[in-house]
Amino acid sequence: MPNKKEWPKAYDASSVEDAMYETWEASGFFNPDQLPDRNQNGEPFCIMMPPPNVTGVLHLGHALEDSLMDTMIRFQRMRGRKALLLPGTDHAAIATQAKVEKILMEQGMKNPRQELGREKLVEEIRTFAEKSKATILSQIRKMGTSCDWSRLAYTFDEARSKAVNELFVRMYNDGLIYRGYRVVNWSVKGQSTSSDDEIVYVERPGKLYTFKYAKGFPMSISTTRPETKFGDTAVAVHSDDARYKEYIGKTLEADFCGKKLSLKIIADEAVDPDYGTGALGVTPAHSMTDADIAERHGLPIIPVIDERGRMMADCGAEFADCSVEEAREKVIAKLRDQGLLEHEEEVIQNVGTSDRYGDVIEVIPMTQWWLDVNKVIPSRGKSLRELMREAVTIGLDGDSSKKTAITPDRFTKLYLDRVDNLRDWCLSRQLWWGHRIPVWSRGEEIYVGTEAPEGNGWEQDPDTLDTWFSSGSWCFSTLGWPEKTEDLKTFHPTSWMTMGYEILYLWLMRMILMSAYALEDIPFKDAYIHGILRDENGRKFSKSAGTGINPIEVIKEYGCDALRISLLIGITPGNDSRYFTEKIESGRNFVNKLWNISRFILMQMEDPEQKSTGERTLADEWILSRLADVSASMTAKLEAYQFSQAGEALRDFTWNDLADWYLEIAKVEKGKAEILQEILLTILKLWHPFMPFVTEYIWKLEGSSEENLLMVAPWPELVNASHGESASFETLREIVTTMRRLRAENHIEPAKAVTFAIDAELDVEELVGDNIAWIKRLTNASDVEPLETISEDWAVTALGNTKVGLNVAGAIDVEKEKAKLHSELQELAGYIAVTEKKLQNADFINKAPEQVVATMSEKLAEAKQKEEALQSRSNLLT
RNA sequence: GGACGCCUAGCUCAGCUGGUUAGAGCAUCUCGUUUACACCGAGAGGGUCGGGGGUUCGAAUCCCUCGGCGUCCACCA
Repeated sequence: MPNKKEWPKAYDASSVEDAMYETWEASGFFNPDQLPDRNQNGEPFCIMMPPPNVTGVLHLGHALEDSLMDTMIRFQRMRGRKALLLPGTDHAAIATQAKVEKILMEQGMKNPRQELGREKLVEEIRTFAEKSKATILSQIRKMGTSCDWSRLAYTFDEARSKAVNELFVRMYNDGLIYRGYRVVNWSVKGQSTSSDDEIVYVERPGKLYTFKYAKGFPMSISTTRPETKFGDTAVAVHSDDARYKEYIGKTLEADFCGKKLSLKIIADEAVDPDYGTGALGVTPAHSMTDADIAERHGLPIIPVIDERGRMMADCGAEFADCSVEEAREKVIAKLRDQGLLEHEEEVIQNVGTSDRYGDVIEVIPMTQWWLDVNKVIPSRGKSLRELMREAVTIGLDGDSSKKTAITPDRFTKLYLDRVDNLRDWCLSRQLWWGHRIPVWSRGEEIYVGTEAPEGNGWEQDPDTLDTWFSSGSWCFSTLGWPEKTEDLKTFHPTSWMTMGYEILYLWLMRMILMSAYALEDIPFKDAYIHGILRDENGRKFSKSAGTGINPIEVIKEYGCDALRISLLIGITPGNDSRYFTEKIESGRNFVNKLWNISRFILMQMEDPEQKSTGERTLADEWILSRLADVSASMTAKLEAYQFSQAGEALRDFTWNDLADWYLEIAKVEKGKAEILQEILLTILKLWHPFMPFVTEYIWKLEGSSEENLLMVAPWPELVNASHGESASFETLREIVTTMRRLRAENHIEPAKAVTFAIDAELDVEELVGDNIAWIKRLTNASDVEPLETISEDWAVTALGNTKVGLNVAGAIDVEKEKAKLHSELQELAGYIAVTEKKLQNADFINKAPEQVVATMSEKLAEAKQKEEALQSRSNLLT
């Protein structure tokens, strides 16, 4: 333990943090089962860490999320909860495979899948993932995250794989999972399906062509994808459209660029009669909306584009094997030659692209595994969609204790809109990095089970599951499901979850779906949605643009606490925030301020003069009452997830009230060792969730509770025992500020001792009393006397009904003083006029609450007194 | 096309269910090395709360409308 006076003047985070984290970890308190009895007996509180993808390293967005989670879990731990923050990572199937394939191709490989084969490529990916995972886990430690490493999970580890298989099998047995031939989003480059949520729409110029399928065809159609028209099986029109009414129900034949089409004319409300020709060529195989129409009308699906993104043979020799772009040009040329092309128009179209592989998504029909969101679950009597709805509205099965609250609430509506528009979920991916689908086949036989079947000749489905299938089960697979574990009983549903709004659809919905299905419960009681952390220009941080920032670099320079506090202060739920170096600096400055406050207090405690007398001064009563208020408001704000407001309130107290006022007073009044210690210990506790390292370190140096770490110290529950002393103190504080202002305005150097005076009409003696010593010190006054006469020797101002004077001994600039008084008086007059008018308004008097009227009357009286004081001063100067 | 968010001091943002003369941090200006801290202290300036209407005794806050910025969804083919 260093001598307190030898503490460095500036806090050096880098020499503290790593060792401190080791101390915490060694204490076992990260593990709820090893917490002190107080917590063991407390109510469980559990947060599942959103598992970062093992595709790279953590960025500042993760740092924000970690700060939120850790602040919450430390707060709850100190409050005596049996607190668990469970860490983990996500194998991120498609993202990781795409990333590794990209790296391999950059290294010169043409087709990694072909060249390496399944086993070797998976091995490459695993190596990459493990390396990335190790980096991520060390970053999480650097952030000070107090998570239970003994429960570390990975979406692709054995236990989680078991849960995934179990879920699949149960859903299959319930008839929710089926194999079906339907249109999917297909990435040609990735050679895999993609979920609706992983498509990024990009605006790009395209052409809208209007033409007839063939000569003599009764109607024209418009499309940006003429090459797909080989697959048309119908023309849809609106039922009210007079132009086409006579054709509805008929089937027309057409020779489209050499291929015979049989087109049924159907009426569908989805068709907008005012768009284009009002007739829509329906291509069930290569358009999502057309597939929906086709399903409604029982139309056949005729694919014309294959998995390589090339035209199929039955489009004719001329087109077979062409890429879609080539085919498009050829079709248009042909239509033009035949005089069928009527119109070309430049349009901006929204094209879906794969967010992982980057290529344009083709819609093609394939046989895949699907999760039915509409089918009634036999044992539940309702569908997954209904359960997803209930979970955020009335609670599952109407049980309000099984309801997830989303903060801020507006995201509930977005969620529900999406639930209503949900399609069946395509589960299978033609990737190798991921959970293999637990289905085996042998000839015509099919076996679905958690383990491979007995016997020879069985072959497992080569496809893997969508990565969100495993992350959807995160909240319970991490607790040991499907085993009926103690953890599951204790911690599920989890208490709180945080995530960015960008994965609301991807993840939150699926977690709710999975928990509702597997456990008949919600995954968490509260979801706190945070915004995206952007760069200083409001742009997204981007790794490819090189604007990404590694939190470790920031921590190295400023310390983890500085990073945490600056990420948390200034944010509001669901809204984006910006990252500025200035914010981190001001965080660092505050950490240092706290360090020096502590250093000062500890020095004072060694000072014999500070030995407690047992008596309390006005300042003591004030600061203790403020401390109680602030600690209560911290509790309330953290309970309401108002991280920023909690931090700001405590910072105001620490810096303004404590450091700038009370500690300065303590230099004069003395006898404060006990109170100073109480305050220090309390603010260390209150700050700990936000700034765990520096607070724990000071706690240790302070040394009064050596047997316990601050991280498990009880959260302050203070009661404000003041009897209105605070108001008197606030008055004195304002008087001191006013005195300082007079000094500054009159350009009297701080070093020069002066005489101040306070309005004699007040009982100055009673007000000031014993406080005279610190008032003199804080204003550097040699004397404070009653203000008897306002002679020209005095610069005077008024504070409410109190006049405050500074003896400038004739050195007053009369003209300047008059000008200043004049402007002050003018401002006052305006206020008085407005307020008087309000108070004369009968409606106001009658309708406004008494309290409001009373306050306003008081304010008016004060303003009038102030006006009088200033006026008399002004008169004197004339 | 639909939905949502934002527009408050030079900058970044707080301001909950309407009620003191609208706040903070940073920046700016003036002064200051008083031994906890210059990663500091004292003081000051700075806003008709995007425009316009309305409701109300009272609106940054509620309603309508217009404008700008942003995001998500749907894709009219």
